[in-house]
Amino acid sequence: MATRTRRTERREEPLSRERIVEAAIELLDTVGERGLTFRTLAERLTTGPGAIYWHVTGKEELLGAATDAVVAGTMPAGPADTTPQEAIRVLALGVFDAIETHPWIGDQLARSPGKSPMLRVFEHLGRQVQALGAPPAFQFTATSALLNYIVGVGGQNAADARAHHARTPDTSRAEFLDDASAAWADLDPVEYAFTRSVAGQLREHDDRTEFVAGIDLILTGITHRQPG
Amino acid sequence: MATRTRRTERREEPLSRERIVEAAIELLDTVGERGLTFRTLAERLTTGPGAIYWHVTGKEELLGAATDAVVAGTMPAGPADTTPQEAIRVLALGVFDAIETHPWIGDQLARSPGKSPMLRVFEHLGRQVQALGAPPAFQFTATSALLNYIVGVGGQNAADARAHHARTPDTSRAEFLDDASAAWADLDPVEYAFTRSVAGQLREHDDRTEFVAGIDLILTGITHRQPG
DNA sequence: ACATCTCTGGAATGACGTTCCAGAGACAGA
DNA sequence: TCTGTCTCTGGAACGTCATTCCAGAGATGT
Repeated sequence: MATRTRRTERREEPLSRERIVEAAIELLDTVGERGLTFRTLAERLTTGPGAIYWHVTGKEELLGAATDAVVAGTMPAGPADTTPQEAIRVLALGVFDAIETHPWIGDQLARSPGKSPMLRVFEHLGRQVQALGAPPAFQFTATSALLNYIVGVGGQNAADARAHHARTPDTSRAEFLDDASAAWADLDPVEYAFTRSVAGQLREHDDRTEFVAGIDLILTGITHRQPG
Repeated sequence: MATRTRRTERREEPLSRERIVEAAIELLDTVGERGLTFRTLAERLTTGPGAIYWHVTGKEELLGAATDAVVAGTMPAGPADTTPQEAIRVLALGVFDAIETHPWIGDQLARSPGKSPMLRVFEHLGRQVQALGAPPAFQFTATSALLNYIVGVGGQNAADARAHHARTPDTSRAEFLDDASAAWADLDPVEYAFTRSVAGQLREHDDRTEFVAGIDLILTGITHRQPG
């Protein structure tokens, strides 16, 4: 009598695109983008590299899927019950915070235009720009400006996090800013007059506050827009 | 092997950091970031990979030096004789155009904050923001916003160029936009209502004009800033 | 029972960044 | 002129990575 019904499946938990993406996100968060290799990923999933390629076409797609999964989680479900301005701030901060917890999506967003994650953010931003009363012919421009600013900051923050982590894993953010500020203050007085003059503000600034200030700048730009 | 004539130097043109950076820029421009390898670079310079490492610490520094060389070339020499607004537009367009001719610096700028190229742009932008009459406590924020927007667009454009070049080397930019626009128009009517509504604007928009519009948005934001 | 399809995972492949090292040419001091 | 030292060279080697190959295990349909 052969055993007809196997209690277990082929594997306790069969490989799947979702499980792979999930494991990839975990690796990216813990060891960074450089730490994600098909070898370590295979090890973590107790399989071989070849098996992963059955579910995923390559590393690029894997990174894209991981980014999409994270970004999708930060988008609001229903319509906002606040002012468009506030909704845009919340939206932008959602992306900002997501990049802070997962620095690698900063790079990813900055280098994958037109892809699903960017479209999600674009759509949600656009709706609020519409709600803001921007004329239709201007909505594309305004939304793009917001999005470009957001991914710009995201890319810089991601790079900052990478540098911070790589060079000085122990030092606090305050020390990091102190060093950067000191470096600015040491620049050539003639060639870098302005940069030196704001070195103090670099030391005291808060990334998040600064980020929102930039958003607000664009928002007032949108509402006070000169005809032309 | 007979001794050759020794009228020349050790090499006709000895290796030097500058020659290496120059060759790297050439390779980056012709074959893209993925085409720049120490092997091809060594071949182009008729030497071995090892020799390059005597002048340059690694690939990261090489890319940084190449970016710096290009960006430095786009910065204005003396003070501008126009309005600050116009000077900022010129400055931003300089970077924008540089990225269009050398797409790889888009990526590079987006991922190397605090480095020399970014500082250069920051300094020049800041001076004009100062000239704009922005209060000192606000200059850092305003300049950062401009810079972040610029690198955001830069990163997107670089990625676009990469995708455009990789997938459809033959199609024109117009066709490329047509395809993208059609893709937007095909999106889910409920989930992507806004994006669909601006699909037409995507087709007709001009990157450069759109970019300046974003700059102007931030500029009016700076000048019309709400106290707070 | 057999054939076929889906999925697996270990072994190979080829390219890359980087390091190593034996030594060629330049140069200073004898 | 000889000799040792220093700068710079470039070919070979190393280790790692993404990706491909492939032999076959388990399931499924006939």
